Amino acid sequence: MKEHIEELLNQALLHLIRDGVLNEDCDIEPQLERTRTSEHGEFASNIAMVLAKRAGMPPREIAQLIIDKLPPSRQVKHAEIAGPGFINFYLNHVALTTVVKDILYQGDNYGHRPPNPDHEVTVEFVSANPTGPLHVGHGRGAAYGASLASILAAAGYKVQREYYVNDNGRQMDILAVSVWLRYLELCGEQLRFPDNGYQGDYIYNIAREVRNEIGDKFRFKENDVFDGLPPDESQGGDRENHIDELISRAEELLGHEGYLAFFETSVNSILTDIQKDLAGFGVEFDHWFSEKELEDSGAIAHAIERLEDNGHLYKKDGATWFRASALGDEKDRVVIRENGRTTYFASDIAYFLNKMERGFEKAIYVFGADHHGYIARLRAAATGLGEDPDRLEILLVQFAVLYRAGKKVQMSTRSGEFITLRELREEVGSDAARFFYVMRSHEQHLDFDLDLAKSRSNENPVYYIQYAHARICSVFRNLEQMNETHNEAIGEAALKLLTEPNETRLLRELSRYPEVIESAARLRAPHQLAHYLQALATEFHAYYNSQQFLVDDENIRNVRLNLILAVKIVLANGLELLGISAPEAM
RNA sequence: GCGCCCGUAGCUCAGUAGGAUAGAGCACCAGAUUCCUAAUCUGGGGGUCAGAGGUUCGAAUCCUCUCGGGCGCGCCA
Repeated sequence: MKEHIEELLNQALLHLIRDGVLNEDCDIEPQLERTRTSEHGEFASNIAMVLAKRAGMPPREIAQLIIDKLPPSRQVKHAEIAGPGFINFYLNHVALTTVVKDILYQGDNYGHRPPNPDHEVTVEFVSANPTGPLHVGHGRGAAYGASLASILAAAGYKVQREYYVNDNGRQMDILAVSVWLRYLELCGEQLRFPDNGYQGDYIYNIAREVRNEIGDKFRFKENDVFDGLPPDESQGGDRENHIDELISRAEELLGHEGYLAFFETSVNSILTDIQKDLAGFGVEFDHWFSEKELEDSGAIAHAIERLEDNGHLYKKDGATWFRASALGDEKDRVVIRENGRTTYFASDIAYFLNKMERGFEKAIYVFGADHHGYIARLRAAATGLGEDPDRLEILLVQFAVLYRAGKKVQMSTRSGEFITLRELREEVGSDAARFFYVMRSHEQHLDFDLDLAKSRSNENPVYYIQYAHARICSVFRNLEQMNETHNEAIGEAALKLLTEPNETRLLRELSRYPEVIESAARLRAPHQLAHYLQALATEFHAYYNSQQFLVDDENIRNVRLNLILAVKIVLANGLELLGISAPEAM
C-alpha cells in the first residue's frame, strides 16, 4: 500500500517536471510516512515542503499541483493539503480491509519477503570463549543477534548465523590447566590455585569427567608442578607470568598427548554445554566457526600475506605490526608476537577476510559494548586487506543489569560469582527472557527486572501478548463447542461490515506489520517488533472487550473471525521472529 | 587525558535519513464482567525532551560548548 502511494506521488511529480511546471531539481524520491492519528488520513507526505526551496514556490501551492496530477487509484479515497503543506492520503474502506484477505491468504509469509540470494549476510553473535558457561551478559547478545537474524531473513536477506569459537587461544590453555589442577585435587593432591585460573565449580565437573575416563594417570606431586615457577600475583609476582609458566610446566609433565586430552575434553565439554544452553534458549546457528581450523587451513597466514602485499606491515621489537594508525585506528597493532605466535587480532582479520571471500554482501557483528574499541581496528583491517570497510558492520549491545526485589544484582566474572544464562532461563522462563532482552533498543542500557519477568500479571508484557494469542485460540475452541465452523469465504465477502472504530484501528495496525519488519531490519532494531506486538495486542484486547465475535449473524460472525484469525497469524509470526512461543491456551 | 555511547513523564522506555498537539507501559486516582479467559478493558492527572547557543519555514532529532552517567584505550582474549 505504502509503495503504491509512493508510486502515485512519483507519477505526479514526473508529470509536473515534464510539463515544465517544476524544474529538474525537483526529481527526488517522495517520502511517505504513517500519520500519527487517523484524522490526518493513513499516510502523509512532506514532499511539497521539501521541494519548496528548489521550486521557488510556497509548499501549499506545490502540494495542490501534485494533488491535481495524482493518477486515479481505486484504493485512495482522496488526498488533501494539511498544515504547512503536508499531503494527506485517505484510503477507501476496501483498501483498509484487504489486509485481512492478504493475511489469511499468505499465512506465515505475510509481511515477509522471500530470501534474495543477492543479499546474503552473515550475522556473527555470542561467540563467547568456551571457557565457561554463558552468563546473563551473553544472553542479551544471544537474544538480540538471534532476533535480528530472523528479522533480516524475514525482510528478504539470506542469512548465515555464525558463532566464532575461540578454541585456540591462551585462555584455552588457562582453562586446560585449571581443569588439570582441579583434577590433581580430586586425585588427592593439595595445591594452591592460580589467581588467574578459572574458579567456577564447573571446572571440577570437567575434571571429574576426565578422571573417570583416564583415572589417575596424570597425577603429579605438588612439588613437581610448582617448584621453580615465578610467584603469582598474590605472592608478590605477576599473575600472567605465573600462569604462562604453569602452562609450560603442564605441557612438560603431561606430554603432548596428555595435555591435548585435558585441552580437548575441556573445550568440548564446555562447547557442548553452550550449544545445549543456546538451543534451550531458541538460539540456533548455521555455522560454528573454529579458530583452530582457521589457523590450520592457513587462512591466518593468507590474511597476513595480503596485508604484507598491500604494504601495511612492518617489524619492530621482534614483532610484526599492522600499521592501523594510517587507516583510522588509534595506534598500530601487533599481528605476530615476538614469540612467533599470531595474535587474536590476526585471527579476526583472517575471519573477516574469509567472510568476504565467501561472498557475503555484509558481515554483521554483534558485540558487547565493552568491545567498541574493536570497530576502528577492524575497519582498518578491512581497508588494509583491500576490502570495502562498509561491508563490515559492528553492532554494539549495551549491558543488561539485573534487578531483584528492586536491588541491583552484583556480578563478577573473575570470581565466578555470576548468574548463568541457564539460571536465568530456569528462573524466568525462556519466553520472558527473550522478550525482556530485546524490548529495549540494543544501544540502550537494559534494566532487567527479574521479578517482573517472572510475574504472571498484567504488568508483564510477554504474557500480555501471548494472552492475546491464546484468547483468539480460545474463541475458536468455543466456536467448535457451539458446533459451528468458521467459514472464511462468507467472512471475506462480508469485509465491508468491519466498520466499528476498534475494527478500523485493528486493520490499520495489521497493515503496518510489513513496514515494521522492513524498518526493524533496516535499523537493526528488533525492539521495534517487540513494541509493535504490544500495540497489536492492545488493539486486540480492546476489540475483545468492546465487541462480541460469536454472534448469530453469520456474516458478522465470520468476518470478525477472519479478522481475529489475521491477528492471531501476525502475532504468531512476530513472536516466532523473536524466538517466543505463541501458546494456544494460558 | 584521549575516544565511543547515553541523558525524554514519579519509574522503565519508544520516538533521531528534521515535520502537524512529544507517545507507551508501570505506578497513582475513578470506573467496567447475567456475554467468547479480568493474565482484560474504559476514563483521568502528569513534560524546561539534562542545560546554553547555532543551522531553518520547522529541531527531542543536525552542529558547537557545558554538566551528569556508562564503557574503552595491553605483543590479553
